[in-house]
Amino acid sequence: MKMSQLFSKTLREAPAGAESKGYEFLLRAGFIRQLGAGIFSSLPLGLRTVRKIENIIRAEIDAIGGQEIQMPLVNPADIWKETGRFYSIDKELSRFEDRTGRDMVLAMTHEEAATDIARGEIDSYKKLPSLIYQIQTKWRDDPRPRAGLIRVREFTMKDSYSFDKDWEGLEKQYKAHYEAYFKIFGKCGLPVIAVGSDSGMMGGKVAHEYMYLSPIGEDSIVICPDCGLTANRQVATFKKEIFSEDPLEMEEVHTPGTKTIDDLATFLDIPKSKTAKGVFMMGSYTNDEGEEYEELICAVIRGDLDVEEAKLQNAAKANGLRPAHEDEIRAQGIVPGFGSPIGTAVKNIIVDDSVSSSNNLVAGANKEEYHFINTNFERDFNGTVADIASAAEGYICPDCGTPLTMSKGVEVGNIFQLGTRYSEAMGCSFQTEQGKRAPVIMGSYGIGVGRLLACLAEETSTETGLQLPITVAPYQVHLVGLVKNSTVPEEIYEELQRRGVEVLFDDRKASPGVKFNDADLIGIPNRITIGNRGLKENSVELRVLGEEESSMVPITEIADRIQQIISSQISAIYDTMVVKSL
RNA sequence: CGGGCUGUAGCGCAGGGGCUAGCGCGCUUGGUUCGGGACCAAGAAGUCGGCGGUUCAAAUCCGCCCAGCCCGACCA
Repeated sequence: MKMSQLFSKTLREAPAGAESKGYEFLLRAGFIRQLGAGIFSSLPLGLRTVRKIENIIRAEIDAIGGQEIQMPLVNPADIWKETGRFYSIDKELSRFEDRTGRDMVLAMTHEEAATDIARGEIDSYKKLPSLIYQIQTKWRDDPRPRAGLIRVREFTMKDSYSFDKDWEGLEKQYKAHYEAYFKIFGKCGLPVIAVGSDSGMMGGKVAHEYMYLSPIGEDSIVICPDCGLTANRQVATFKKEIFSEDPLEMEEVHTPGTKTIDDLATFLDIPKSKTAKGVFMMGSYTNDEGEEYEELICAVIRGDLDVEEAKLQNAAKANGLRPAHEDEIRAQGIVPGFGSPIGTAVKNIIVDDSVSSSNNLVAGANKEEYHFINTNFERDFNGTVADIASAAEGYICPDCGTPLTMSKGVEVGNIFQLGTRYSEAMGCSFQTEQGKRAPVIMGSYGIGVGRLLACLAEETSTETGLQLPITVAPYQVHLVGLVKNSTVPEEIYEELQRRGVEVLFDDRKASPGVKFNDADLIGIPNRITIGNRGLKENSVELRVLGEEESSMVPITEIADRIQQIISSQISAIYDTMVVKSL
């Protein structure tokens, strides 16, 4: 590609609002342009990179038996009604009516569409296992897009769907993805870790997320520095100290001005772990008619811990949670600040196991300025016991007892064992060897392509610009021509192209400074500079980005040299790739 | 959805009731320069986010709306 013909231009200054380095350079180098909040166009350089990422993904998913298909972005709402997600997912799922008034949705993921295809195509165990995937646009109307390409509304995603006749089969496909994902991220040059995760709106049991650890991330990751346990904070467990003792008689005590646990503990001169706090949320639910309703949830947790909302939502089997308003709390006979489930009308009570395994805790008396001391689970109040506590820095690893550390991460991929959640809801079954019908066992596996690019830009950028790895960089060589009245640059360009090397040739009539700065900004891994100095000795300058020194190479050897370098750069990435297995 | 900020040329910004709306970069033409964002000269380019109001007069004041960014709620 000749830069004089390149569609995009580089920007000297960062557009307003480009907060992170990676995002700024993607804009300035002309990879992407913004069209609206969370909506981006890919320009030629950006699209070339995206295509390379996609092809790496294709190769690895093909290698584990995937067959590429394409499903539509617009789905009839019917299939989303079949699984109930039409009702349970909030405004993030965009709905509209077609001209005849039929409900339609813009697909934010494709479990429904994939299951619909599968129920048509898979009729026998002989067709299983099978794996389909696509690389396609998704629309999720995120309430708050931000951080450039990290959190967008329209994005490209690779999503695969596995179908099996039994759980062993699912397990196998799941493991295959687990490894394939490490290869994909490894070949792209992005360091990631796999963490145990919440299955969220996907349903299902086992799930992992692939996290790029970075301060720009919005997910909190719990890491055990000793045994290597990793988990999203949404599901991370930890060892809770247990304080059990003989139950004592419950008593009401006057506790003026103690609306918070800190105040209460100070006032009574007890540790926070001797208190139980009530956290009140409104959970949204769907009834059998598909109508939404809300119900107050009272979460009870020991005063020294905090509630993890994702865990609470799962334990309460709610579609969503929001903090309850004061009047909603009072309507159940609870007094905010002095609240607990004791003596109230609340039915939906979730009790953290820290509370059920402790005794004689101080809890709200639902009366202004009063608390009960010596409250005990089961004797004084009841509820569903679950782990709803949020892990934090320094908490104890449940596996090895080491203090945990926390890190921020960006989720670039995820894998879910769905089981029969969709196949049962949509009647996707097959005939077994015994001649019976059984629901297909499913898995779903996603990678955010644009987000992966954004993370790569973040990870590899230098002070002066991008520096994407050779495997995904838009071009392999940047040829900078500084000489006039010489056919050498054009000849080298043509020779490299003839050999299949991907070259960006700066043939513009611009000053050397402009060309070098643009080359730095775009950051193609190898740079050949043709200047008068070298030309006198029939050589050109070769610079490999990331290396200190550049070298002079005879014109006759440059094509061979560059091909060697490119292949060694690719093998260096492949060789250092860390692939983990489940 | 709550709070804050911003919308003026392609990009970054200044201007803040009155006369022809400016600056830097970028862009066009001509010339010089030619290994780290060169210089000279001449140009092109604006519904001042939109609608309405106040006024003799609005980019400027007022109201409503829209869009984008940041923080939070939210989120695969």
